[in-house]
Amino acid sequence: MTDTRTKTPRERYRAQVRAEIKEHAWEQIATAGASALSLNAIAKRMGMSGPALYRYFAGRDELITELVRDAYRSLADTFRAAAGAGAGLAGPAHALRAWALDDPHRYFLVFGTPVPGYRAPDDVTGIAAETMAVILDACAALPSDRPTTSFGTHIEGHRQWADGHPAPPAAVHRALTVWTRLHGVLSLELAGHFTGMEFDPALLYAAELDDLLER
Amino acid sequence: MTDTRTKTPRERYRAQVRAEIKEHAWEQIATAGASALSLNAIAKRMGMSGPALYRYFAGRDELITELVRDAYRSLADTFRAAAGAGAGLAGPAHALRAWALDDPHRYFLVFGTPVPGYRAPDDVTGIAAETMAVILDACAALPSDRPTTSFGTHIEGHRQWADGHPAPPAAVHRALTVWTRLHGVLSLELAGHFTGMEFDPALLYAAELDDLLER
DNA sequence: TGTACATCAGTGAACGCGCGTTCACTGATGTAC
DNA sequence: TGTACATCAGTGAACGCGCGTTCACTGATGTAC
Repeated sequence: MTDTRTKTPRERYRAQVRAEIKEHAWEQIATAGASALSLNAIAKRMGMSGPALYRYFAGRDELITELVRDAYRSLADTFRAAAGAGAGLAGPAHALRAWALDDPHRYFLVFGTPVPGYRAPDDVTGIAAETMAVILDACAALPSDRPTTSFGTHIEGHRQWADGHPAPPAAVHRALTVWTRLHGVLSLELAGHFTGMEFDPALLYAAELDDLLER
Repeated sequence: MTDTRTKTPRERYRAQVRAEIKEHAWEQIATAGASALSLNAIAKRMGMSGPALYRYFAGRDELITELVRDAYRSLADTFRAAAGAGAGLAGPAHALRAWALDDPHRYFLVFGTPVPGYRAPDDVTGIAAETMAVILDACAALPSDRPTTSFGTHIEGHRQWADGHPAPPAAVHRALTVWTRLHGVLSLELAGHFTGMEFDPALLYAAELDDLLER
């Protein structure tokens, strides 16, 4: 958190109202999804007029970008904290599920259907890389005597994006697999595709994690 | 396909215009996503007035429902055909990827972020069950000497949704895993989360499939 | 401490837009005798 | 084969709505001397 004591009262007030706007935006997203996000509706709920919000955000797009950034930031922080707790890969994995269940719409804002025409700014992809780095670290730390897979040899020649990480190809492959498998369970669960089936999605998630930890 | 010769010319015309409306709807979805689907815009592109569409659909919701139904139907047919070709689980798996890449927005309409407030009609969930049945069949046909997993024992008591299928618990578990893992790779790929990484998503998909077929 | 000025949050009116949907209607197509 | 009628596709006007965004403005808060 930035030091608020170095800010003038006006700056502090600005930051506070900005935060309040974002909170209302999240509430609205949680209710009606990201595509229904409306500046006027937020303003009305805050007891302000619509144009007032333009003092705080250049427009709707900037607000959404800010929300996406915050979501990624929140995930990266959660990941880092979970990894620091020392439970290996299981830590971030369980943290991911908790983070997703805590606010499904936030999860979908990041990992769901892409908004047509919207491109995330560059710094956001940087934060995304942070989360990947946490998984990579955890995978590199796992003991592994599996032979390098055929995808592993492919990734060896296409891993500039993971440069700076000393992870061997098998670990890079495993990191990608962690990501896709956990996301696969989570996104289908959150989208309601398991409703009507009586099993517990948490156990399916746990089973996938076990399989990933095996060996 | 239904026999068009039993229809009157008027009925044939109706069916044709309905189909044309849907085609334009798909084009619009492919361009701007499902949330941007607009009856007026479709009508304009067809050279008709907006209200004319109400001769063919009760409203926007009915049109979307129809599109969702068609998408599921198309997937189920694709699956069944692929399964009939006799390549085992690999058939439907590759068919799924081809189907998804063929029209990513159709894939997201079915498996993407749920539209808030929208609930698919019952017959659609029935078609979804058809696709699951294809996977179940393929998994049951796989030779398996794996011990029943702990999730397998859990699913044994929660598999009413898969009743009518003689698949053993391990096969049911595997079927769910097939679904979540393939979806995990596909949805991240289609949402653009692999852009910037240079590896070939097709190979990652193939690696996941290999892992599922192993044993 | 008091005064003059600059900064800035917030308002209300307005613009132009596209949306879904209804309604009364015209005109063409099909049907029955 | 011709005429009277019913069906139905499609139109244009209208309703009410909410959206993002701009603009000129008021009034309060902070700053400089």
